[in-house]
Amino acid sequence: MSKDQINLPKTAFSMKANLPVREPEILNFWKKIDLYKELRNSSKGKEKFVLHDGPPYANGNIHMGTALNKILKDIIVKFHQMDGKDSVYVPGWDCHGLPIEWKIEEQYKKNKKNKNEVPIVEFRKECRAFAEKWIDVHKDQFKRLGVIGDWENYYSTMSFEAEAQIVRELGKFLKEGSLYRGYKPVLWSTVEKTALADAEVEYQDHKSDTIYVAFPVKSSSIKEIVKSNVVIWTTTPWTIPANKALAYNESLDYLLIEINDEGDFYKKKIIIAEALLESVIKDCGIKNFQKLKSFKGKDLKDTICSHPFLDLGYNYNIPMLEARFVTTEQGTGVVHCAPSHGPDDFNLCLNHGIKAIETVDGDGKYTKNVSLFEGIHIFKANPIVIEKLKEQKKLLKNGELIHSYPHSWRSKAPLVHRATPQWFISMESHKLREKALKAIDETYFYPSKGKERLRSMIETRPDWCVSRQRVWGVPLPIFVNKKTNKILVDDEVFENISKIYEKEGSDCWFSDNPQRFLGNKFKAEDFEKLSDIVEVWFDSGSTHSFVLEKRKDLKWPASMYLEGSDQHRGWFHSSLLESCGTRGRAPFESILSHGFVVDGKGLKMSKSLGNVIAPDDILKKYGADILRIWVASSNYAEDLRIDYSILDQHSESYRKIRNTFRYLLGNLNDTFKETNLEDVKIEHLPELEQLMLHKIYTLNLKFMNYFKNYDFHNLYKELLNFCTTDLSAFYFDIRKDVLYCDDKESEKRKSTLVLLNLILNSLLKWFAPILSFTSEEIYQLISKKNKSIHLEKFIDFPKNFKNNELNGKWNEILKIRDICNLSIEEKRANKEIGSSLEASIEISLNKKLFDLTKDIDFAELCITSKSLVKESSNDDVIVETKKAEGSKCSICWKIQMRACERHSCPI
RNA sequence: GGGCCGGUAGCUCAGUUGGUUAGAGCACACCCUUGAUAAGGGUGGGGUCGAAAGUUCGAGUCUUUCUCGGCCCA
Repeated sequence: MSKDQINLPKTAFSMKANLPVREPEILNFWKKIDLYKELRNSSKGKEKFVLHDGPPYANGNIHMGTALNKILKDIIVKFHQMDGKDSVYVPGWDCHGLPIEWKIEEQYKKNKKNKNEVPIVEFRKECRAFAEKWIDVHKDQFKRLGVIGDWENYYSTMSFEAEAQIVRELGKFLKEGSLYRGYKPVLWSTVEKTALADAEVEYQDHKSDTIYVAFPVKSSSIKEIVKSNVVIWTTTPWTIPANKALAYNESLDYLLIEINDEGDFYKKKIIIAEALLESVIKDCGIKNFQKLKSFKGKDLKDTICSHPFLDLGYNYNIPMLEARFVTTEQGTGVVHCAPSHGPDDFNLCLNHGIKAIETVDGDGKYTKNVSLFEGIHIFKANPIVIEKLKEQKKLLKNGELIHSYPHSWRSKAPLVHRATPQWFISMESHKLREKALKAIDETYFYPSKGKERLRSMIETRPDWCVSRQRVWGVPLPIFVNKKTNKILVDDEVFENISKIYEKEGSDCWFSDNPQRFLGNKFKAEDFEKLSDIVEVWFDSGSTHSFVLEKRKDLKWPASMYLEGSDQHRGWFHSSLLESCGTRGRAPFESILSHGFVVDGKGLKMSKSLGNVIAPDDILKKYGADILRIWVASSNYAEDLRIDYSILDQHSESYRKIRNTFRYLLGNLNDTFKETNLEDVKIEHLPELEQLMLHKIYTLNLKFMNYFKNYDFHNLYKELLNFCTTDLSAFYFDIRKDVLYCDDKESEKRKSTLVLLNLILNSLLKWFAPILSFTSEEIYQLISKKNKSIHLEKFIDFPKNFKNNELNGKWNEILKIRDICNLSIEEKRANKEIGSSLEASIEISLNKKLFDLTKDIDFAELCITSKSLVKESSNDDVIVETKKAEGSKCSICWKIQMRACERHSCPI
């Protein structure tokens, strides 16, 4: 008996995937056929789906988070493309900002170069080159993941076009009047007369003066504490003249005590936190005192104090404000707040409508805003403040403390927080908050919890500070009139600056004569030109304006923004505000946010834990399609776990899918025949084939539904289960007999081939957005068109594939089949039979089931050599398995008494 | 420290408005097959639903506390 009497599967599609080698070849193919261009050509005029890329920072190699983000984007873009849309993806990069400045400065340090001696324009050129270099690196890394996009015409926030448009956007806020000058504390060196970034700060021990100061209570809802004194402790006495508020913690307990020691505080009442009583009385040397009252911090709400220098002209209210940063670690449980001299103080006061003002100038001297102290240097002010407090009988105690304190890394001088002029976009003046909240309501969120997250942030955020005292960014296009101190707001000037930037970029702001920007209308000598740059969140928040609006191939607003959940505070947030401020609505129709990549135990990846996996490690060991399966099968609404054992599991699933394709290709001998689905004569097909059509139809319904909800992990699971349960373990297994042993002209075999073609085509398309490389590999094998699977569309299955009645019938049949399998397994365990073809089954069914299954061949379904169905009065399905009698046909391997009819049986 | 989100088999995930014995696929074990063969089939084991308390006739599902983890903020 030779094997050429049967039709064994034959295919060039190897079982071994060898993805790390094969995938780059497929990338080359896509490049060769210019897939992105083909995609655009093939979908001209179609409805657009625009997933607008959130720009990653052009710095360093990509990590798992970036890979996840890009793959998820790519999957969605491909889904919409195959769903019949023109799904355009233009990748972008965020280029300005501090991290790149630092990298260049680091290089300077290595080469013993002094940054201050390098012209700003030179420095900026190096930043630009650095960003360009990383864009190239990223580009290759992203392409390797299988991401299809307009890599040739990517966008960047440092392109001349972008820089010009950012100026125009700022101009809109300036013109509207919502962009205003305010003050905000930054770390400042009075020696170098400059602001310092966090990374330029060194912490060293420093000896500070400490003071306990009493603030008289003017009014309060707690009657007993009126006219008593709230006591604060601080290590910066010089900030007392700038005090604007006091902070308490509502969850602490407070005490009102009366001091009985002789001195300034004899018979005076003071308020401190209960937990700090001991340390305060020890520190202040209080010997005799009496506890008068204990109360909750939350009762301090609405308490108003007066300044200790009230009698020296500091005649304003000092409100007590609730703040979580107040702790019982040190001090008194009440913190003095000078919004001009501390970030906590600043934020707390801002949230309560108390704005910071310029209290100290660049040299470290008090300004005219501080009465009594104007012109005095803050580092010489402590003794004066202490003296005056004593004079006012408001000083409980003073001392000294050595503690860790910020110093300049360059001059080693101690730093201070100093309120400097900054530029803010108001949340209220032009109803920006209101507009943004409305825009959130009009946006779809995947998952839905993102909506609340973004909303609560917008509800509570303070005004947006958009200025930075750095050099690598877009310069704020602001001129201030020297005489009137007013900001120059003039459309012609803004447009002039933009036009210049469009041609040559924004470097010229720092080098060219200001007159060039002002044109003929204004005189440069009348104005001071700002040297601040725009904070980078404004850059990326404006991408919608210089990418979506400017490019003809895109649309505004975007169909979707898709980023990690941290971007609720970041890009989602800044884009929303920028767009609502300038255009009155969000630049996106929907937001999809994903969780973070964590290790197999759910811990975040870190070098110290040694649990970091780089995308490149995975690409080398498994290939991009495995990584793409990991993305598709994980629930992105939560954090996504990854480790090698998880990837191993997904590789196993991949092999199952690959072998499903291999079976299809093998039995089709790598020749695919596209069937016109409307022409399929369903009623002529065997019931099993009809059932499979129904299953394909309903699977497609689920598939489309999952896709519409971006529910990929359920979608993938559904596809995988179909391969495993419906195909491999059921349909494929049963139809092997027909495929291998039937004559090629047999109608049944032809029907099976119709189904195999259809299944191959369906699976290929269903899997293509996820398994981008493997689906292409298969497509190239069966298609002679020299095109790509990614140019194909999803199949629209005819409604008549659906057959609920048949499906109901087969659900009953499958239950009987399960019982048959149990019975066969029993005999197998007893070693009475091995292969199921050695079995002959006898099934007893009640009348209902008997009638239902009259035309069903259970031997075929259970892959036995013989089956007999009897009608029984018992409602239970009873199956008896016996050893099949007869001899084995060398062709179909069935054991029978008589020769097979369908082929020249050797029996 | 605060806000938000989450914890269901070894893994990835289902689990409707509370309602039978908590499901699927993979992995695992055993068996079969050797005509999908570094494949394929069958059967099976495996869960205190993060912990505790409460509401209820009944809790994976609702409430509270705790715990572990993640993001954001400080």
